[in-house]
Amino acid sequence: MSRILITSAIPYINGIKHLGNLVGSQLPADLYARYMRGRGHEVMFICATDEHGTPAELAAAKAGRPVADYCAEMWQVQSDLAKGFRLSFDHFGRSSSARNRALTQHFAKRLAENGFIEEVSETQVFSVADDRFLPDRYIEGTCPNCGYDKARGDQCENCTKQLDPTDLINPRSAISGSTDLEVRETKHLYLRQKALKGEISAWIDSKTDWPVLTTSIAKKWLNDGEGLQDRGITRDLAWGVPVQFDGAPWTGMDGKVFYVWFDAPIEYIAATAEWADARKEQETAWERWWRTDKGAEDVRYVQFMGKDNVPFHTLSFPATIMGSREPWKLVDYIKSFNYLNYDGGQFSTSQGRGVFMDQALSILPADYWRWWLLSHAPESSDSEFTWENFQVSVNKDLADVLGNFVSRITKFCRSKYGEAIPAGGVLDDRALALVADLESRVRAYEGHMEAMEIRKAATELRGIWAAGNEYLQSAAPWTVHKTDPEAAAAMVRLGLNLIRLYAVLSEPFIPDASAKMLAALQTGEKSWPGPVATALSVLEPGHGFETPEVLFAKISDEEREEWAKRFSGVRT
RNA sequence: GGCUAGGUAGCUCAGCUGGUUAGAGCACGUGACUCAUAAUCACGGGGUCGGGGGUUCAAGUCCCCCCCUCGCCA
Repeated sequence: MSRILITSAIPYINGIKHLGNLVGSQLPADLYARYMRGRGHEVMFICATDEHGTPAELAAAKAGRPVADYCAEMWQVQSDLAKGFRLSFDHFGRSSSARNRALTQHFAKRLAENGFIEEVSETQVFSVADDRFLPDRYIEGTCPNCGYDKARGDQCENCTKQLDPTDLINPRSAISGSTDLEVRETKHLYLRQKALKGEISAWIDSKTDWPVLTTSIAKKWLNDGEGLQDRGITRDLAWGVPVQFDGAPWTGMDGKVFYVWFDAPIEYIAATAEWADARKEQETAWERWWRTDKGAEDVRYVQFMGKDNVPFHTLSFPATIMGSREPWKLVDYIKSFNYLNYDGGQFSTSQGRGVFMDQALSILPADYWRWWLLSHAPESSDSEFTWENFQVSVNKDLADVLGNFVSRITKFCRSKYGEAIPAGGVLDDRALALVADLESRVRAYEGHMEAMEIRKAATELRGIWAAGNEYLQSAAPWTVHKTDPEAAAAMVRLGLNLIRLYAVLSEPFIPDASAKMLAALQTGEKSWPGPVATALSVLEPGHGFETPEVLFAKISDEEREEWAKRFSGVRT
């Protein structure tokens, strides 16, 4: 048994996430966590909400709520949706927690003591009416290049020219519309990533087993153009971790907070501490996952994220940890994903395009989504969601191949032998061939799951389901039963045991259906299968079962058409 | 404009360090079966592997140029 720390990129607090976000981090992380638990490993699976920053402040203001209240409410919404999708986090934390505040300040202080923090004076636009400094993109005005009147301070969306806020003609606050703007001098802290470049680069180079997507993005940021740049880690906002605190190695930073991308990854650690706090555990309970001097040296740490998050996890966060010169656990493997597109375009939170987590659960159970999303995970390239593909794929795989298998064997047994595992007969050659086939398939499945080859694992699992149908079809117990009921009984017994095996193997993908199958078989035996022959003799003659309801109802053409229509526009 | 990743059967995708007649699932066609959610199983048709050069005894698989998609950056 080993210990595995798993983190999923933490979703931003601002609104409900869409299926593209889900399949890019939380869902595959859950698959891996469930599999590893199933194999008997000790797993710590952590996620949280990323709550700081300007968008959260603005969303709260728009809702007319204090930002802390707004975040608390949205955390609950996201937490409930995570439960709805059966995401098995050991803890779903909040980056606004006291633990994260303390840890973020701790890291900043350590970095400063080690010479990796630089104070930089810069000028920034201040809105008198809003009583705040404005990030570049929250300043609007007329583009000096093309005359577009809604150009943003960082770039003109119309002509794509890069801008400085001071370039804008008639600049105004995008928040209030006020034109009462001043350019003021302000001081910020920068993380001296350049000073750590060599260390980071060597570290990345040592990760030869990482996905190309992960390392190519990291190397690009390390080496392209000017190379890795120092990064501002503070902002002039009210909502966040205060930069000025007791014992801080700097002064004059009142009213400033750490940049959201500085404190967000630290929340992985903080959330583990929150987990311990919630259970009234000692500090050592979480430190043994994160401190290599306190038990974490044998932990394997795996992160899951979309490709847009890769730079922060391969460069900034490692820089924070390395620069602390303390024995914190660095990530061992980063599994990153491309994007899931929606019906010819992109999923978009800001534009409300696509299917969002709450909407998905309102029309179908979690297993349908989990299966489709995971079996089509955008691993090697972007992939696409279409309603036709979803309907066909789910109906075929879940209803026809798996669901119908469970249905045909339990109903046949009920009508010929009653609702208990039948006795008599022995495994014939055909059955032995099936066992041998499954033996190699199950081991291949394990290999793909270990390697986080999600699509391949799904394909293999489907093949394992199909093998049951192939066997039944060729063994034909319904025919054999007419002349040799005992021989047919052996086939049925094997078939019923297959359901149990399928339930165990499928749990990481479709936990609810897995639980239903085990409940129908009235068994709690769900330990991971060793030799398949042994796993297929767990349910013994006389063991009662219950013929289950249809495991997966099919999606009808009418439903598909209605949903395609309902989700064709913009979320309101 | 620079850079990443892609462009393989109607659709979604596999094809590792170049090597027997290019694979899978779905869709399509034919057949088998009738236990089952009109489910299952078998067999079959279908691709000049984006285009053009080149290296090699041999290239989807390496090199160069071009076209297209997507994303990131400036």
